[in-house]
Amino acid sequence: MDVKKQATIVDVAKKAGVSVATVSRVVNGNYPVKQDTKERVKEAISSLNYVPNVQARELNTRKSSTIGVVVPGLHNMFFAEVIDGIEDAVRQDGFSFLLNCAKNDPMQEMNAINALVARNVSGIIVISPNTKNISERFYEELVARVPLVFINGYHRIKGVSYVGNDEKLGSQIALEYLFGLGHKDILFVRGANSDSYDIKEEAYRQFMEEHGSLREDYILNIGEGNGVETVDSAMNALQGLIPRLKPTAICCCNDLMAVGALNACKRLGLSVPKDISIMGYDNISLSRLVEPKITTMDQNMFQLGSNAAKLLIENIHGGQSKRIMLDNVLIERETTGISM
Amino acid sequence: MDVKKQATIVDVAKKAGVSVATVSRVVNGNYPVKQDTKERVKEAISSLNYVPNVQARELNTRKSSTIGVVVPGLHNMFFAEVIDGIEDAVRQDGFSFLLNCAKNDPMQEMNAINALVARNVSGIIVISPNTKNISERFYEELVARVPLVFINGYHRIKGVSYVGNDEKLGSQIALEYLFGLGHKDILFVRGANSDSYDIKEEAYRQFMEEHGSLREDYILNIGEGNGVETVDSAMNALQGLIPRLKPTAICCCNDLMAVGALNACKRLGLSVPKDISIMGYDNISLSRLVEPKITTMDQNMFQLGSNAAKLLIENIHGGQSKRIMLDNVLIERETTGISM
DNA sequence: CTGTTAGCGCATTCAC
DNA sequence: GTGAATGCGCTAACAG
Repeated sequence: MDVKKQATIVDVAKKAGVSVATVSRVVNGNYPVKQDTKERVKEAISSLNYVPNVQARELNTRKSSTIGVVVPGLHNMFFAEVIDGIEDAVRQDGFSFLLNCAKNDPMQEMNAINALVARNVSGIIVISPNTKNISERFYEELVARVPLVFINGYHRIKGVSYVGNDEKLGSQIALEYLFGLGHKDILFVRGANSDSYDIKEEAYRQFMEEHGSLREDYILNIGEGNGVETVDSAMNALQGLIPRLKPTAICCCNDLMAVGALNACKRLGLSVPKDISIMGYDNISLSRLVEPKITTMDQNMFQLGSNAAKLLIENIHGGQSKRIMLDNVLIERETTGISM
Repeated sequence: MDVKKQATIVDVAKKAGVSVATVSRVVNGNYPVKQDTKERVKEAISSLNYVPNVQARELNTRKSSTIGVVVPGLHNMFFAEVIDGIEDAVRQDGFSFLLNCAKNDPMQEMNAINALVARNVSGIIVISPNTKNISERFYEELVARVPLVFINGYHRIKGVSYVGNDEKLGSQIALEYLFGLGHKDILFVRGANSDSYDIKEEAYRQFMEEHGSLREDYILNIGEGNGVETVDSAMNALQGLIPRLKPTAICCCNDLMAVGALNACKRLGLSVPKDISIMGYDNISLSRLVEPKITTMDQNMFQLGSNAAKLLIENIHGGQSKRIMLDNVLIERETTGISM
């Protein structure tokens, strides 16, 4: 674990023939230093290849410019895109971030968070599809010592900030769009174990009920919905279901499921969108890589990440906790069409 | 940037009525402590919610348990999967990692690396598709102060470790496989600006030459090859080229291009693999999400990442630098078939 | 077994 | 403008 010997501020001071305080001043540029000595110091710095030790600095300023990010994993491009957004915002403010994967395991999530606290991060962003699995107590104590931002979390803990999507509204928009196209027999595909699916199902039920088209057997739960295997499990389930139920449209809780639906249709010899329409949710890059490209609701994951980061930094600087709700917009592409 | 006040080792010592040294001992478990006092200390720790300050600890042990990872970005699932592998290995050894995206910009890459050094990371993993853009001097000086591992880098700097794939051999295997299927008119699709493509093209040329089938116009360079837009640019280029050249197979430098080829074929009304075979490279998850699933060469990106991390940790512990070459294996799926 | 003490590298008073 | 001295939280000798 040893790091090779590096020049310290003392070495620089010695070489430049000044005190460490002066070196510190030119490095931080927060106090006046005579032009002449400033240059001598700078010379010494570059000749010694001196890099200030951030740990030491942060130790005695009791500040930290690194934040922690906890995600379930990266296999799913959803999280990767969110992280991209975080990275972007974070860097603009001179912060760095430690990334931890919790593998959808509450235990590991808590461990990761504790490790982050020990590392003295000045804030933490958590993306956890099912935050209900961890006691609120844990988070309450946590937020008492370090600012916390949840992305797409569904509980309410005081002091914790949230960035999320209005998935209920988004679902309604999707459904209205499908209805406007003449679809009445709309299959609903969801996964298990994420609050997000519950919200969407509720929106679906409500909407279909209002339009007198709710049928229990049109609601399909395919289990785990966040991995690459989701595509195949959606496909398999749908391959049997579609011929039996003959829906004119399929409304999926995410794009992975939509791709599965698309593949099922291909195998069944159904033409999309001529014979059947498919609607996704999220707008992960996959949705525009398949052929035909999937119509979906854009969650703008990059925004999700960058908003969370900005919010966290605001909190770190003493800002109030708050919640940001992003609106999802419909991205009309090639998998939806008028119902025959 | 302020972090909320936390209990320090002094608070714990006071509360437990012992010295800080004793607290340190029970925390680290490296020296014997009487069972009785140990418990008193532990009680104090949990009642104060004490978490040892890693920065302080690492400052005076001159060790660091965080490493730095620099990638071009995460949009491409390739990097996401590699990072997954890194995360896994790194955590097993109790390390954490700071992630930085360099956005394919050498300037940003150097900045990111400097920030990492300042943070006192004990090692750095760099994934950079075209490391030639940064002067070797930079890396030479870098590796003199902190262990360095390159993933899929193509230069040779002494002291730097490498983990890479035998892409030359992999390409040969792919080509041989296609040849074995009876294909002689094999289009080669590559991108710009990455050493990887050069290696593969060389393998292609050599192989085709040996088999008397090399045609200059069968080599297609579609430009940027690492973003999601790659799929469309490959598709567009191929849509015009395929009818003119009438290849029986397309060998792509990565799966993104292969998906583009697949989409082009769909638009041209060509059936894959009946009319034309398509071969990818990398085995990113996308390759098995599309329909039909793409035959490809597995780079095993997870392995790439975890090997790099293990190697880095070995180096950190004083091990020699070395290079690891992973073999790529053929994953036969649904886009390749016998040539008519 | 346990307490005391001296730094780790740096920023920051307070004098000069 | 600049230097000397103090302490951030912790570990590692060194004594007892």
